[in-house]
Amino acid sequence: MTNQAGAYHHGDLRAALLAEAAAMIAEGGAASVTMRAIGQRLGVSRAAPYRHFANKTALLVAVAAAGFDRLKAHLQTIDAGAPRSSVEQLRRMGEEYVRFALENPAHYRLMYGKEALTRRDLPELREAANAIFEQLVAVIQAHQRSGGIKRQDARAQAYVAWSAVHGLASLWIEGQIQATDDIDGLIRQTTRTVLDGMRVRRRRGA
Amino acid sequence: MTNQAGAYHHGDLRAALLAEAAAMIAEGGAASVTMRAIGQRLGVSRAAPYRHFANKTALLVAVAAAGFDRLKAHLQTIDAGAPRSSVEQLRRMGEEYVRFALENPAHYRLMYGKEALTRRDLPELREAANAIFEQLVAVIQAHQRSGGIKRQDARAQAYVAWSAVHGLASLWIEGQIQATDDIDGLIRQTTRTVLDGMRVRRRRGA
DNA sequence: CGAGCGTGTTGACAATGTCAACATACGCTC
DNA sequence: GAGCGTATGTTGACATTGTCAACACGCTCG
Repeated sequence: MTNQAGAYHHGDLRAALLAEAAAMIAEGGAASVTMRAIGQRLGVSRAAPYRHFANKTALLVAVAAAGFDRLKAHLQTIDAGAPRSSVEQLRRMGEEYVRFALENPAHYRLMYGKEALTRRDLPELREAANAIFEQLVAVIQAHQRSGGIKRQDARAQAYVAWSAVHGLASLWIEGQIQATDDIDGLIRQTTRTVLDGMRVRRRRGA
Repeated sequence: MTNQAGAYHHGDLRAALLAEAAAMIAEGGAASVTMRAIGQRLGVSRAAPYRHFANKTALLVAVAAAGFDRLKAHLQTIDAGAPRSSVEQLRRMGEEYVRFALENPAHYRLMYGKEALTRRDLPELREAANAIFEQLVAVIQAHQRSGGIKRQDARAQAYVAWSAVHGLASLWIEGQIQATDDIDGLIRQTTRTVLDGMRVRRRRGA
């Protein structure tokens, strides 16, 4: 029942499948992942993966869920290492969110593209995404208390912020944003604009 | 060479294919579109579509492009029928954008999900999307002149706005937004927040 | 040592995209 | 109106792929 070092051929096939699938996705997109190919690359037969995942969708869902976990961890490092008082923290989180997506385009696409994963509900995925969302909600609530952000429904505000960064990431990944444009500047402007819209106005409340 | 009324079996198969594919997408998602099924539904053989589209991807791209055209037309009606002076026009455009997406979820997903369409460049699609984008840029520029919106790079601002509405639509379509939430309110809040962030501040410029 | 289960393997099948060879019909020229 | 050529369809065939069933192997437990 090894699981440690000498995984592979015999050993921890399940983990190897996840890793290999992720690698293939990074290389050639989710479409390039075929049960046969993944088996071949790992030196097992085409049906071997079925001992660990009910079907291809299940495998991809697991890979996507792992992506959400990575993203969550990535964001948590920001959450920890920033001045809790300033809204700048929130901005940085948004920035890092987009950066993660741009660095793992195919994986990010898989995480959100239920189309490739049957249009079923996929509670596993929703839950993984939700964990990140709740984290965002918490940060927003903190800034509401400290007075940097309007005191409205924090969940709604979180959806707005999430929409902005997710939308930017998606548009970029799908090639809708001209490559010549300055993506870093665009990321900053996006996070800033949304935060400005969420900020408490000093004079004239709306 | 008919093209008018008595289209079908013989007649305007190309148009029939586009319509049928769109219908199938609306019913069962893009995944449910198969060359054989579409042929069957139209009473032609499986290979018939290949006389009009090089391959399945080409067909889907054409359907997606048609979707962009519909969306553009939809937005133009708003563009025309609103008070040009108020930023409210811009907000309404954003709202209608999201609404279109929510009303045509599978189609919208196809329009932006290049994954389903090979990860090739798809210039046809980019162009179609671009037409809408340029329209948005123009409206933003108009409001910059009238003083409602910060005078910055209008394209960048357009990307920010587009990101927000596209992100919201995507998250909703992919089921990431709890169905219990008030989507209409969320749409309003999203468009408002972003516009607030783009607006000229009366006192204290940032 | 033998039973049993976890893990892999091979064979087979159905669905699908796509091509090649073949059929047909409609428009245009004479 | 006859003949021909191109546009449009049809059928047969094949490769790829997901997936299942039947079978094989090997390690653990008694």
